[in-house]
Amino acid sequence: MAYLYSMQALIDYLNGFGPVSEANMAFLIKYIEEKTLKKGEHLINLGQPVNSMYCIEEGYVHCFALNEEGERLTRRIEGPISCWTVLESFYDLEPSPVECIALSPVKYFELSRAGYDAIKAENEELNGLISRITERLLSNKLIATMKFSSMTPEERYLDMVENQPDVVKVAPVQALASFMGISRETLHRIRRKLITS
Amino acid sequence: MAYLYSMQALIDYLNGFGPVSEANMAFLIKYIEEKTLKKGEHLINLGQPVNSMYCIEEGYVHCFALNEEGERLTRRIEGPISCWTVLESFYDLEPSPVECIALSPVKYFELSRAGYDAIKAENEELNGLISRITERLLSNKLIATMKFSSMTPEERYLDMVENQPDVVKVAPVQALASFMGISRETLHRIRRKLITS
DNA sequence: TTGTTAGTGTGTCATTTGACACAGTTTTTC
DNA sequence: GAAAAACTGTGTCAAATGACACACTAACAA
Repeated sequence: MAYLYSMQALIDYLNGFGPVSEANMAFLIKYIEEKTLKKGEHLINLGQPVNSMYCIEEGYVHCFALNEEGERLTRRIEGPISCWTVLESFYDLEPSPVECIALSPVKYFELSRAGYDAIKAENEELNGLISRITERLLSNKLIATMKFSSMTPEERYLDMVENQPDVVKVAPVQALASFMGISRETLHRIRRKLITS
Repeated sequence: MAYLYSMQALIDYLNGFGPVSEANMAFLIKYIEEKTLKKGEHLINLGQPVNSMYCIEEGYVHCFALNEEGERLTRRIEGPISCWTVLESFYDLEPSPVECIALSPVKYFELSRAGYDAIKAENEELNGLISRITERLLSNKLIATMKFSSMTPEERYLDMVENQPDVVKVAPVQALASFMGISRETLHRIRRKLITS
């Protein structure tokens, strides 16, 4: 079966989680929509429930909460290609504590909760696939987060340069610093030190 | 069906994740062993693969990695009653990067990987239960970890006093400080400040 | 274009934190 | 029960960090 080139990238990504029959993959794909955002547009609005999972195909989005002073606390900066959602909202049907804005023109895939449930209910193979994907993504994120939290700011920066060089390049300094849990001045000091040394 | 009083606590805990027939619960229970540790004994040894999930029934265990200087970096302090394992090792069949020692006499439940797989394979209801438990525990831990990492040391301490008062009481100061990502001196300063103010 | 806004680079200074030192206490071991 | 080991409380000091200030640049809208 032939798909859009872009859809093929998603299929390859999903196949990486284990074998799926062509028929099942075709069933799954039916529930996935391809959408776009212009720079600055919202993917997720603060206070609204998040009823979808997302997979960025092109471009980057910035997810952040706001503290009492209205400053942006970066939760994630997402680019190609990984599935994610706002856990607290998706699992508990709660209003989203974060908003999410396109940092650049974005193409993305969206799977609604209805689609997610339909795929899980369709048959054993698809249910297993969804479970494996969910568990794998959650555990990877958890392992990465715990590792991250045990590192110094400089180690965190070097880790990001190593593992997410594109994010380091495209993200605004303020957003990147907030994501790393430090002030933008400290991020600047780290960069200065690494350049001169 | 009647179980040991202690086993009943586990059953109640598992039932909290959704409805399970008595027959299925009985099937599940068959794979769970109840074991004990004396204070100071290892539950998990460094470098050995972790092939079980655990659920502490009584007492506390201390899980930690060692840094280059041989200092203990606390990963978790577990008490009653929640399921957990060493993710990196259990999912990827890798040697455990952490060891785990009883802080006090411990009673715990153990589910081997073979049992875990057998339960998932038995039928739809049990497979769904295991998936729900896994996803719920992973996402809760992830949400807690991300929340934790965005807090100041003092906020982290107050959060622990609020949500895990027993852990704050029983854990050695060094282990607790390491878990919070600060030095034991800083933890001491926080406590002193909170007492006097 | 021009003005406005948001974002960035960089210096100073106060605060927080970690590293170290050492005495006192508790726990373990023989 | 005595010695050893591990842990805890607390002080000093240096290093790291955040807060603030301000000039400079880039992005955007009228």
